[in-house]
Amino acid sequence: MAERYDVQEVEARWQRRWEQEGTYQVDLDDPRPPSYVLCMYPYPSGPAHQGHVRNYTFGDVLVRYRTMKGEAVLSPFGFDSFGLPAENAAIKGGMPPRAYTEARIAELKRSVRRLGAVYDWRREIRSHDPDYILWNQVIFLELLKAGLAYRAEAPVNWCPGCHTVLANEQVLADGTCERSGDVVERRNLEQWFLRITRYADELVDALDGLDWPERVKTMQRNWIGRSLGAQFSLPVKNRPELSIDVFTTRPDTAFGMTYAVLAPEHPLVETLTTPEQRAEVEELAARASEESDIERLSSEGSLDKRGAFTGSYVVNPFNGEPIPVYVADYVLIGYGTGAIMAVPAEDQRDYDFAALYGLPVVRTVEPPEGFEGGAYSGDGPHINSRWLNGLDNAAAKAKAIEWLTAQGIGQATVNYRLRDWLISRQRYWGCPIPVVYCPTDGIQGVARDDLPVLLPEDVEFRPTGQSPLRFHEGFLNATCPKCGGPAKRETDTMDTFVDSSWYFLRFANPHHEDGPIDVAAARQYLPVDRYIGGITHAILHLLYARFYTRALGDIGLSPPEIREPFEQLFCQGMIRMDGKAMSKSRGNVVSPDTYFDTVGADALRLFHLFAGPPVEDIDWSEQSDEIIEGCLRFLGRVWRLASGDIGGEATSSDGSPGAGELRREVHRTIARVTADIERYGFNTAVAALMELTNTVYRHVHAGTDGTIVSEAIDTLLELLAPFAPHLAAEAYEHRHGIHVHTRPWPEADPSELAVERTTLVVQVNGKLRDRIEVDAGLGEDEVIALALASDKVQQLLGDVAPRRVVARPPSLVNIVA
RNA sequence: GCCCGGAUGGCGGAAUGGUAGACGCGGCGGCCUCAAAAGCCGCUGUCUGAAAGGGCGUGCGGGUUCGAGUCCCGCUCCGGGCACCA
Repeated sequence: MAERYDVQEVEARWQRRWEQEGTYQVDLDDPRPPSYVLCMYPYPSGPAHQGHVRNYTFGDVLVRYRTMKGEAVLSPFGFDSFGLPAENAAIKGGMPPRAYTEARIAELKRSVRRLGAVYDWRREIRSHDPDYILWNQVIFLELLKAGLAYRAEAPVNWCPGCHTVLANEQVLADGTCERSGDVVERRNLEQWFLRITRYADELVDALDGLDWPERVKTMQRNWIGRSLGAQFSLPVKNRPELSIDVFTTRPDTAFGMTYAVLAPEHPLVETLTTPEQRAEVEELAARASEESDIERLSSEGSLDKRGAFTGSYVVNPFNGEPIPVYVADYVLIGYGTGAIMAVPAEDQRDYDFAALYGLPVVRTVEPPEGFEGGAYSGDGPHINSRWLNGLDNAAAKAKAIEWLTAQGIGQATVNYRLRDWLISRQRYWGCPIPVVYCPTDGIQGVARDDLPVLLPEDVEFRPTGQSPLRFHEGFLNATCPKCGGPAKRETDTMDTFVDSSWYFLRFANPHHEDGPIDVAAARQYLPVDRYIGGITHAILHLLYARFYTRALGDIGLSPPEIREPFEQLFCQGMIRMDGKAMSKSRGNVVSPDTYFDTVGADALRLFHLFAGPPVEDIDWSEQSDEIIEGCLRFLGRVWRLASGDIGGEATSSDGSPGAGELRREVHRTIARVTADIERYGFNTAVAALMELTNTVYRHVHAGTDGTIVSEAIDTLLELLAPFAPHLAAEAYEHRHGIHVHTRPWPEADPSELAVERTTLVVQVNGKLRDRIEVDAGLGEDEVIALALASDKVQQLLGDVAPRRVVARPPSLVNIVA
């Protein structure tokens, strides 16, 4: 059997077998306990890159491990196949989007198969398939019925590069498009929104219970940005019919309010600006509207010329004092009420503004002794605040809100940074929004029988960037489902994040015909036990999916008790090269296919598993190829062991001294590898397997009992099966004619884990001075006696009696002299 | 500015408060071979020493402890997130 290992032949053969034998197919009547391991479904951009390989290798280890553990592991795969690149390719004169996308899917699928990652391909989902479009549209119409989808005019983000509007989540902090890098413009447009804000509280509260990386949870918390405060009105002086509503998180500081500020876009600006101030205010408003978000949001630069007095005054209801009303661009129309009470003493922005415009500063919270600087936003006793004096921040806040409520001028209010999710995209290659506009009946959802609304294929892509749907007569002209008269079809398509917000629910039964989600199947497999993907989706996809899961449950399309889609989330580190992310545009990709053709999938998998902790980023360097060679060398060592190529002269029999030691090492490795897999410690799991391999080699050379060696090799192959599945399967089949991936996961025998002999470390004053091989069962007195008797200790101590001896039997004694 | 994460040999990295550097890469040496490759075996933190041994050593400075890479306080540097959100 000591034959050469033909990587290409063996890997291809096992990949076929796993699929043909349905090793990783699960069904609804599967008697094994269900579990669900999922990697984020990819946008198909061609053959897999190293990031995919890393992702799918991690997922595959878990799928194979849990299968050997006896679970029915749902392991589906799909493609997030709508999206801009396909359409851009068409505009550049390439293939039509469908053909282009399907060609990319075929390429990606091929490399995923060559990686040896196993999926139940019967469940494949592609978001551009008519079936998926149908259910996407059904869901949309149900959301519309439930009031969770609506159309409204709002200031939106327009990306000139992508020729479409974007969700807030798709605009980076510097005001550029996350996809194209263009500076995003603000436009007032009528668009479709999903009411994610209705779930804001639940989305933020439920984060606490999730087994997710803390930083992802923090990012979501920040994004939702819940703040608790109060809203109340400031009556305009001498104009009893007018008042300004303001939102504040610090109603306790209201006695220090020395002016009020309106956002330049605030509707009352026009009314409140006096003729003398008009020119100045209008100039400011004009400049603010022209400025990009980058400039507008920048905290850099002076506040000079960024504010203007309206000429009007409002009355501070707390003390009856009149205060001036300003307009300033640092107040945003989209947050709170678009107007604020300004308290310079306790808010740094207000302080800076006040300093510039010569406005008074009245402290209402006593700063601590020696406090220097402008605004003090910390806690402290209230001053200059009449009936709030002496109270701390929290008590004063509660009392202020109570007073506002009693006066009937305000109440406690919660504000969120989170906005509703804008899903309209002015692009072709996406799921059509299934509504028509009727001159008599207005917005009408397309009738169920007319779904799905599919994309016409006889379209012309224009370099203007305008969606071809807008010029396609056959698509545009529809009939109103209510009156039967002519109507115009919606030409916008959905954000592709809509597609990815529920695919994991569909996977439970992707062929279900009575609705988007098979409720019973979803109950069986969801939530996803292990969700694996990149940190890049920390907000976008992962927040939308949490929202959708809840919304679908609440409108009766999915099990309402499933609130969270992903019980545990694991975010793998990125692969970098020269400090930058590997990407096609940077031209620094190292194609996995090259490795499949040479060293094989197992060696590349091992590299990704072994190179470092899965959460950390890894650098692809010159050393990477050498490490891959090392992984290949390790696989060769295992293969030669398993095929009986080395040693072989099993000299001693059962009683050989090495046998017990080897067996203990095997069980120790079982325990280590199992624990490491559970905590995503794949790098140390592989290291443990390498150690065991080295140990077995030593025992073979030492002539340890062949039966024990053989057992050790079998266990080694079983433990290796999730990591290097092809080689493990091939070797195991050669030895036993059994498919290793159908074997139960080995269990560590606790009695084998108990060691008999151990090394007693002897320290003097905390420094290592001697090591003594001892019986592991020794007690405190015995190890101390041994330690004190040590020659080295005797020499060091001389005549001095130890002042203290600390013993941790059986492994350590520290003598304090 | 605020909030996280990190810093360990030539390199990637291991280490429930208890032998720092597992495992691997690279390097050095040996065996095998006509030779090479492959393979197998061994050495490899640093200084000192012929050796035995000893000194030093986990970004920097303090502290807690019998004992600190690990815990606490104060810094430096790197990476990431948030940042006019009232």
